[in-house]
This record gives sequence, structure tokens and C-alpha cells, in this order.
Amino acid sequence: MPSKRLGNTVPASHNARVSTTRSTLPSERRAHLVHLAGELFAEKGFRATTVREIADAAGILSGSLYHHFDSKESIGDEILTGFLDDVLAGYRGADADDPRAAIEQIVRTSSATLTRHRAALTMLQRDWNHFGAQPRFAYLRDAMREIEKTWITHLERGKKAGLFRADLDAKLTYRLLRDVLWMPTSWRQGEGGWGTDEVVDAFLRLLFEGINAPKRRRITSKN
Amino acid sequence: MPSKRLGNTVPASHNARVSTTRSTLPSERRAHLVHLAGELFAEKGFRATTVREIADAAGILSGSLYHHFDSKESIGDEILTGFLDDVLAGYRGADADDPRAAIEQIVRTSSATLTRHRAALTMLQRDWNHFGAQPRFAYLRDAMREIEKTWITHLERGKKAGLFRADLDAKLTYRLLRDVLWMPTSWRQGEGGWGTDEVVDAFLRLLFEGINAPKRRRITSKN
Amino acid sequence: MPSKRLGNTVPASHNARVSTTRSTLPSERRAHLVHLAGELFAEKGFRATTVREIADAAGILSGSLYHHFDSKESIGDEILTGFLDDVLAGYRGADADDPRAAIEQIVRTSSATLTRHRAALTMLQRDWNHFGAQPRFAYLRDAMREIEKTWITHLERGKKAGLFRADLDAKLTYRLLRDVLWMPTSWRQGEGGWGTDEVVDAFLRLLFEGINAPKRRRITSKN
Amino acid sequence: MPSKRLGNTVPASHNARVSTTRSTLPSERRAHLVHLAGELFAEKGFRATTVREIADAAGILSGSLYHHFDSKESIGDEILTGFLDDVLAGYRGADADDPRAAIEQIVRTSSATLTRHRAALTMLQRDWNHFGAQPRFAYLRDAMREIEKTWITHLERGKKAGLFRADLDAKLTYRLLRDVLWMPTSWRQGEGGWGTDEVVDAFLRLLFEGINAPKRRRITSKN
DNA sequence: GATGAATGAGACTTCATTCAT
DNA sequence: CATGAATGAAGTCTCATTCAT
Repeated sequence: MPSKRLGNTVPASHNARVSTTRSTLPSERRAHLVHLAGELFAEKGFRATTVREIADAAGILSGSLYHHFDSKESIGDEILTGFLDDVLAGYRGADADDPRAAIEQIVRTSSATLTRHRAALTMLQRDWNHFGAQPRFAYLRDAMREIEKTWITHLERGKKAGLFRADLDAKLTYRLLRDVLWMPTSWRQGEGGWGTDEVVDAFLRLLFEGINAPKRRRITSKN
Repeated sequence: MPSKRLGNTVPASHNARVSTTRSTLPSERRAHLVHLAGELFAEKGFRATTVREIADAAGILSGSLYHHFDSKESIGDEILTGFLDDVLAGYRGADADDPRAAIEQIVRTSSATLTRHRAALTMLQRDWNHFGAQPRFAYLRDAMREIEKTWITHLERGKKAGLFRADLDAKLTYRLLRDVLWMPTSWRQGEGGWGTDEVVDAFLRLLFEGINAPKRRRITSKN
Repeated sequence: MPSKRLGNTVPASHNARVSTTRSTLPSERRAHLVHLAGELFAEKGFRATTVREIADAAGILSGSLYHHFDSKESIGDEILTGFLDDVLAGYRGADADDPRAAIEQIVRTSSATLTRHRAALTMLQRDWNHFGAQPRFAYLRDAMREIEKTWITHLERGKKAGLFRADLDAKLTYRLLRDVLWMPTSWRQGEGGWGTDEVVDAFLRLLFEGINAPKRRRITSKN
Repeated sequence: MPSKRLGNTVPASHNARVSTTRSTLPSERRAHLVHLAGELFAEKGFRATTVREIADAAGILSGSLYHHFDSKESIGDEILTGFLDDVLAGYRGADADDPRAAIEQIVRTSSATLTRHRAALTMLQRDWNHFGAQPRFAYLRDAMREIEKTWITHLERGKKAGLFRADLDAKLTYRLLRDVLWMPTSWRQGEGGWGTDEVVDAFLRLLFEGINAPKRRRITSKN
């Protein structure tokens, strides 16, 4: 399994990260600060969010943040590592033999993970250029590579099994699908009043069947 | 036609905008500067791009930019207005009676427009929070509203005509589709080596038919 | 008493102002900075004084000023509000029944206040156009209006009581007198070696009696 | 006559100035530009007025101003020299033997001159610190010195003749009076609806007689 | 742990001035 | 004479970060 190989890499780099930070005990207070920061980063972007805003949200002075974190960057780091660890765990768990089932597993597990890490995902999308460029965030690229590999594997297996259209460009489809899957997360919470499940279901139907009305409904008893 | 009505509104607000800027004549030089700025904004984000970088790209000093523009913001403004005018023109031209044809028109025209304004679209997605908040950029919200209305109109008409699945949530589908349609533009040019047409075709097939292999392949020799 | 009524208005707007500034506690250090800034503003004008000069005078970097104040403007604000509060307090205290006594009280109290706030007054005169135009400084106009009302009230009462010439244009006289009263403050300290009292006395004699030699010259038929 | 002596100095430095400027012929166009600039300088202050604003007022581009003038400073120079030449001419013409008559002549001639050069006077008051500091504007200090000398001469002569109070501090009185005399000019035109003559008359009465009602009104029928 | 003051680098912007066309 | 483009110095302000108390 390719994910196994990559699996060693990513958490490793993550752990290396964490040790950089002063305290290893999430310590409740610290976790709260990370959460606050995440919300702000998601809302306004990483660069556009100032440490003072984070500190204000926490009711302390900006300088005091540095008792908890080395730098603003390390807060972002902590948020993103936590997120990607969860995502990868989900992907690795989606190991059904049937490619369609596997993909459905991925979609459903992602949906849950993404909801939990809404802010982190938004950060990732929004500030990918910022983070992706720095060596410190190499683990981001590693994680994305594992995710890509997982999708492509399932799509190709589906094609070979005659389940998916033979002319699917697996890589292109992956890009399209992953981005679509990640997209609703960035929609402002409850923007359209859609629950997570609604979106996922709509997405899955769209994905497997398209928007067309069923072709010859009289004969086929649906799907 | 609702688009006609809205059509008057949006360019009006647009023209009001433009008059704010010092010169109305694009003047070649100015257009070049706007283009350079757009590329940088798309690459690094609006806020993360400094006026010095823009000026450097143009081979002038940063202060000299202000001979051409009021502010960094007004450069962004110019880029976005130019883009949205084009987009809306495309949407308004997509007026086929058949909803499927209309949507296909939108997708195809969008594809061309988006290619031409790749940078602008990326800016819009990436820095929507930044721009959308300011009163100055109210026209952005107006334009997005017209776009939404157009999609929903076509989707609903398709549903009524029995062309599209009756259980489609038009608004949700619109969000999903529009974002998907706009997404590949932000992929770094030629990232996967996909040409524009390839992406559009893949997108349209996915859209209308899903990823499933055709239901009764034995009978139809199609595809 | 009209001054009473207005009395509520002006300090109110003042307090509203102050809350805008980061800290409400003058904090010693902050007060010192305000003082330094005031001296410079008086000497060179508000606009002509750079924040760097203020910072230099305080022995810190210019950016560090922004730890204490929102903006250069808010320093000016603080100086002017402090000044006007004092001035108005003096005017409100000058409530003798005899109009001549009241005016003398005003002149004498002003003299003391103006000495204490020499820099602020100079700013007010010199940069009135700058400040007066901005909505933020509306309280300036309020304060000036109260001052005018006070003078005019006393002058009119003096006219009715037959103490002042019946043909005095109260408003014009007020303008002339107030400006004269405020003028010496802007003279460079000790420019002519005149003490404050000297100037005030000269002013009061001029005011009440003019420059003519005493009338009772019955003998001389002149004039 | 002291004014004669100084008289040589001031216009000399003035002429030296003028030759600096490119064209000697006022040329109509140039005079217009100077006028426009003066109005703006008076309204907003010399420093606060940008050359672009002047150019805008004239309907040309800012760079084009430099075909007419060396620099912004030289425009200010031209305005001030023109003004002071006129003022001094007026002072020199006020040579009545009677000190009171002489002072009245000064006040009346000044009033006319000041009205004609309202903008210049406002500049002088407002931006004295700016100009007074530069060597280039040494003639300003010369002119002011002549003006002071003239007043003091008349005041002292009036004291010796028993016309003015013996305890007048001539220098202090001069400062007070000159500033008062110059003050109304800076009042926004027609601010109180006062005509020039009104102000001058009010001023003269105040000056000679003070604000007190005439001592023995019953007896004297006078005014 | 937190505060308050400060740093230092760098951001956006302004403006008088120059100059080729 | 005027334009349009550019310069370069300076100005206000922002912000991550440090550190003594």
C-alpha cells in the first residue's frame, strides 16, 4: 500500500514539528488558542490575520502569545498538521475492495473530517501558496501526494473493472473531484442552509449519475 | 429575460467605478501594468503582493505606479471589473431555449472567458473575503447575484421540462457547478498538461452523465 | 445659562473621542509623548511635523509611537481636547453678574489656561483648516460655538446695562477680542520679554479704554 | 526717514528674486497662475497645497507648471514679494505729522492693501515659520522690521505729544495692533457679512476709545 | 503566564520635480 | 507650451517579534 509508505513520512515530519513548540502538553489553554487562531485564519486568511487579532480574541496581549508559540507560523503549522493527520487517517481507512465503495467511503469520511477541521481546510486552500513554498511545510506536499495517489488508485481500479467510464482521465477527475469535495467547506457555515449530509449526497449523485434525468425510467428500476 | 434587467444594473455600477480611476483611456501602458499586477495577484494573492513587486515587474519604482492608479485597490478593481463584464456578457449571450443547450453555452463561453481572465478569477476566489467586505466592491456581489440567477433559471427550467432530475436542489447544484467550473482556472497553467477543451469536455460529461460507465453498453455501441 | 447647556454637549463628545484612543489611562509615558508632540506641532505646524520627529524627540522609533496612539491625528486630537476642556471650564467659571467683571474674568482665566496650553492654541490657530474640516474634530466647532455664545452674551448684557457703547457689533467685537486675546500665546515665548500679566493688563486697558490719553482734559478742546 | 533706508533693501532683494524666475513678463497667463496658487495657499496652507492642485485649478498638468516657475517655492515668493511691496508702499505714504492721523492712514491703507492681497497675508501668517526660516525669504524679515519700526515711531511720537497714554508699551502695542489689523483678513471672506469698512471702523474705535461707553454721556452730545 | 514598551523591517502612499516627446 | 511617464525622497502606518518587569 503506498499510503503506508507515505504514512511514515508525514506524521514523522509532524512530530518533528510539534517538538519545536515549547510545550508538548496541549494544555487546554493552548488548544483553545489554536482553535481561535484557526477560525480567524479561515475567515480572513493567514497573512491577513494579525497576531494581535488572535490575542484579542483570547483576551490577552499579542506579546503574550509568544509564551505559547514560537511564532505565528507555528500556530498555522499546528493547525494544518492536526488536520492532515486526520484526513490521512480517514483515507487510509477507506480500503473497501469495490472502487465505488472505496470512493464513497472517502467521500463520507472526508465529509466528517472536513467538518471538524473546516478552518484548517480553508487555510489550506486559501494560503496554499504561502505555506507550500516554505520548506518547513514540506509535509503538506507529502500529504497531498498521498491523497492524490489514493484517489487515482481507486479510479484506475474502477476503470479496469468496467465500473467507470473507460475514457476517464484519472488525474483530471481526481483534481476535479477532490476540489469539489473540499469546496463546500469553505462556503460560509450554513450559507445556503445545507446540512453536511445534504451536500454530500447531492455531490455523490452528481458524481455518479450527472444531472440528467434517468434515461429510460420505464425499463430500468433505477441505478 | 431577467438577465436583461440585471444587465443594466451591473455595467452601470461598473462604469461608475471606472470613472473613479484617474484616466479612462486604458492607454496601453496602463493596460500592461494591470496585466502584470493581475498575474502577481493571482500567483501570490492580493494582499501578499506588494506594490513594489508590481513596479519591479514593470521596471519602474513603486511610487511611479501612482501616476497610473489611485491605489493598489484600484488596480484590483480594474482587473475584477474587466473580468466580470466579460463573464456577464457571456452569460447574457447564453440564451438558448433548451436548458441543456443554454448550460452548455454557459460552460463553453465561461471556459473561454476564464482562460482570458485566469488571473482575475483566481483573485476573485482567493481574495473574495478581502474585496467582498468593502463597499467599493459592491459590484462584485451584484455580478455574482446575476450569475447565480442565470444558473438557477436554467436549472429550474430543465427540471420542469423533465430534462434534469426532479430532485436537484437548484441552488446547491449551482454552487457546486459554478465552483467546479471556475476551479481548473486556478490550477497552475498546464499543471497537468490539460488543455482547456479537455477540461471542459471532461467537465461536461461529468456534469451530464456522472462517472459511471454507460448503463447498457451491450446494446448501444455509442462512445 | 447657555453655557451650562452646551457644557454637557462638549465634554460628552470629548469623552467619546478619548475612548477611541487605545488606552484611557494617560499613563505618564503617554502624557509625556503628547506633550512633546504638542511642542513640535506648535512650532512647525501639525502637518509639517513628522511622526519621526516626535519619536526622535522621545528617543524611540517612529513606529513605536503607534503602540500608544492610533495615528498622528489622534495625538492632535488628544492635545486639542485637553485644551478645549480647560478653556471651557474657565469660561463657565466666569459668571460674574457684572458684564465687565465677567469679561475680565474670562480674560484672566484665559490667560492662565492659554499659557498652560500654549502649544495647543497655536495648533488650533495654525491648523484650524486642517482639523476643522474633518468630522472627527466636530467637537472643535462645538467648543468654539460655546465660546462665541459666552462672549456675545456678556457683551450684549453690557450694552443693555449701558456699560458698553451701544453701537458695538457684539459678534464682530467678539471675533476681534478673542483673536487678540489668543494671539500673544503664539508669539514665541518671551519674544519681547513680556510676562503674561503684562500682556493681559495691556490688553485689558486697551480693551476698555483704548490707546487715547485720559479724556478729562476739559481744557484741551481737541477731538 | 528710516523707511527710505529699508526701502532700498527690500525691493532690491525682491528684484533679485524675480530675476530667478524664468520669464520677466508677467504675461497674463503667469499672473493668473500666481493668483490661483495664492488662493489655494491661503485656503489650505502652503505646504498642504500640492502643485497638482494648482495645476488642476489652471487646467494643466502639474509638470507644466514648471514651464512658468522654477519651483513651488518661487510661486510663494512671487506672491509674498508682490504683497509686501504694496504694504510697504502704503506704510511709506502714511506720513502725516499728527501721529494719530498717521496711524489712521496706516490702518486705512493697510485695509485696502490687505483686501487686495488677502491670500498673501493669510499665507504670511499661516506659513511664517516655513518661509521665515529660509534664507531665500530674508526679505520677509526685512519688511516686517520696517513695518514694526514705522508703528513704533508713530506710537512713541504720540506718547511724547501727550496724545497717547504715557504707559503704553510701544512694542507690545504694535504687536497687538498689527496682529489685530491683519486678523480679519484671514476670516473667511464675508464670514460674518462684515464689509471691510465696517471692520476698520470698529477697529479704529476700539483702538482709540475702547469698549467702554463714553464717560459723561449726559453732558456731551457727542457720538 | 502576562504586561507594556519597544524594535525593525517593510508596507502603501504622496509629492515636488525632471525630461523626452 | 504642454503632456505623460518617471524619479526619489519622505511620510504615515502595520506587524511579528523581543524582553524587562
